[in-house]
Amino acid sequence: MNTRETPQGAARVTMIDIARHAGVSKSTVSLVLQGSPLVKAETREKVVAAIEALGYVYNRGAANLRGQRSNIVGMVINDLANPFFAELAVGIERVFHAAGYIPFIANTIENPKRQGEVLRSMSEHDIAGLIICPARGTRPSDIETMAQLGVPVVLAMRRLAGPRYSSVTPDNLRGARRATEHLLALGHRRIAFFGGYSDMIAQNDRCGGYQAALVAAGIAVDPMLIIEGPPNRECGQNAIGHVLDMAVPPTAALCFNDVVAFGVLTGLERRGLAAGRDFALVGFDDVAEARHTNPPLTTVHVDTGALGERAAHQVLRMIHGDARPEEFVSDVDLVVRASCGAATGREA
Amino acid sequence: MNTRETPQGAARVTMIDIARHAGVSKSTVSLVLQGSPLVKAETREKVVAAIEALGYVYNRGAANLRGQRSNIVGMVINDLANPFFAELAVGIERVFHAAGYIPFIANTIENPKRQGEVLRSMSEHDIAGLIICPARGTRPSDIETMAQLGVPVVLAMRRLAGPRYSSVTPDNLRGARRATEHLLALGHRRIAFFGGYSDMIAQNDRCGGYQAALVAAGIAVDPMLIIEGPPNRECGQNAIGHVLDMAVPPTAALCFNDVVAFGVLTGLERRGLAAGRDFALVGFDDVAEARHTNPPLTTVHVDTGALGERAAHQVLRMIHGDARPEEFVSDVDLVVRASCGAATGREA
DNA sequence: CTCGAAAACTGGAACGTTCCAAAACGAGAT
DNA sequence: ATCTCGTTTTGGAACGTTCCAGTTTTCGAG
Repeated sequence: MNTRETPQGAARVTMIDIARHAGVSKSTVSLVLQGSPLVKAETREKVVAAIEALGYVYNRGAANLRGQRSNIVGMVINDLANPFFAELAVGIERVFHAAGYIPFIANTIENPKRQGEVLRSMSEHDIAGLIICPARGTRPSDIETMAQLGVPVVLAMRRLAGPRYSSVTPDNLRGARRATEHLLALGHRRIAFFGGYSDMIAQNDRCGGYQAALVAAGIAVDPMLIIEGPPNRECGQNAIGHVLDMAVPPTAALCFNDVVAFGVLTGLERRGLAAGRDFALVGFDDVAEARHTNPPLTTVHVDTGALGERAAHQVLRMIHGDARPEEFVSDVDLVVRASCGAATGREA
Repeated sequence: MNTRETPQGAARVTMIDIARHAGVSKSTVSLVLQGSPLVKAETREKVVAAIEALGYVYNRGAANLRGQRSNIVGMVINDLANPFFAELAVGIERVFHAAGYIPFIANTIENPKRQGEVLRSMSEHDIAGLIICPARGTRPSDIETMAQLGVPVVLAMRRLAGPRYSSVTPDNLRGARRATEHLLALGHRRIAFFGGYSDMIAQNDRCGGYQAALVAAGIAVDPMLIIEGPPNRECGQNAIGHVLDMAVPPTAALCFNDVVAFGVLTGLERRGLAAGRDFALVGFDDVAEARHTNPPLTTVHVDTGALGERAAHQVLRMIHGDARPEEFVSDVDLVVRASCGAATGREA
């Protein structure tokens, strides 16, 4: 069972071995490893040479046990297969790596039970901080457990009702509002909203922005046009099929995110329809693939990588003792491509 | 500096505290935690109750230190922003989670130096196993260091010259060959190959399959038509621009992967050309987005998630003592969509 | 009852570090 | 030489577990 031995059967080499080999005490070796200025250059060199010679590898588990500090952080993502979250993870990992931290990763696939398991596992490993995109159905108490343990927590992409946690989110409300206004300006009057669930704050914000734009334009919100569902391709495909079968179908839709919009694209295609020509479609997130779809997707651009970096910086700040929570909301832009029909000059 | 204290300032609760509270010895608590059958049901209940009451959280670092076994594994990916590798990571994480292991993640962005850093960091944490998609320029010795330490290693997607390691790869050669044969059957005679570097084994295999098909059809391989570059969008965009400026441009191309093909799509579009109509394009990997591009991408389907799962199972097997390396090659299929022109009935 | 074996429990050493208090060293000052 | 004081170095206790070698308890058989 993975008894830490080299194939040669030699036991792990420890600081004690280094000390012996260099003719100093283990304390001195420790000092050298920590880059302490208390040790004489000459001694340091001897130690470094011994480390080199014996192929020593530092045991952070032991150090952490005694020193009560860890360089492990947790990264809990609700859907890593969604390119949006992958980009987020990349941003997070980038700054953690630069700061000397190493992240655990867990993909909860929107499953609170699974999320609970990984959170427990991570706390057993004494993580120094945590970035989490909470799965749908996460209760604040699930997160609170972590905070109680003294682990700095930053929520990414999804805030949570209840206690004030640090968070990092795009400006969902404004983005959705702008996108909807764009469709309105294009002459659409029956506009649908696809994807997400009303118990997710992000969906609330995006759907709220959509509704606000409608109301501001004097258009009543039609609940029949708000189709909830998981934020994935399938949902988009089902939703478009559903609304097109209505007596008075919508002529446009804003999607909860790009992935849902990709599903809509497929659904339209199946019916021989094309976005931009027969139906105006707008996504949200602007993942890298959005510009390559057929037709290219009009969507709300989110600077995902930067958002991830921001989240990591926030955790780092909290690890270094600054406990103040910070709710960061990043600005967003509508990027107009062909799927909304604007590029083709279509007006109604 | 992250002194593990709750906001209330209470120190961490340990097995000793549980023991005291339950009126047993710490050894008994340990036994309970390990689910040992040696402890009486009644005692077990008392201990469990104490754990519940005091909010104890197990310290795996300490357990690992003494027990010489860890449930941490490493996952080193060369480009997590590529949906293909994200899907791979998802598959890996899925089986590790199910097996009770928790993965570190690192994104090396094809940088061997960075890769070296994360490998060191992971070994300092005493990982039980490692799955790595080696960055370009990885020397076998970089990996060998891990193996020397007794860490089971599985290479994913990219094999390595030298010692026999376990690996998991799609059948690159056959996939590329089939894709090329398809283009040949469509009447193309000047077919380019875009992306990847000849010092990457995966590129060798894919490009090799492409060349084999050409040769079998009695067509000489034109080195001018093999454009190397990083496996990203930019490379595809540059490559297509480059070949279209040739005196006798190719009429088709096989790309090292889908992401390169996405770049080609953009490049064609910029010139007012369309894949499938003006140029036949085939990708490799069949990432989820391939079916939504404009036009949908003909590509070689790889069962990425399953490949990731396989890799994880292999590490698990090795962790459990079976040291035999296994080189797994998964079968692939060409999936014909519109970008190769086959759907439009085009013949030359 | 007593005995012996099986079942249930336990104390202490060990894992590889860090950290503290204190020891050793060295160089000026007396 | 001796004393001081700053610089280096050091031994040993801790960190929270596991595991071993016992020890105590339980219980059925004699």
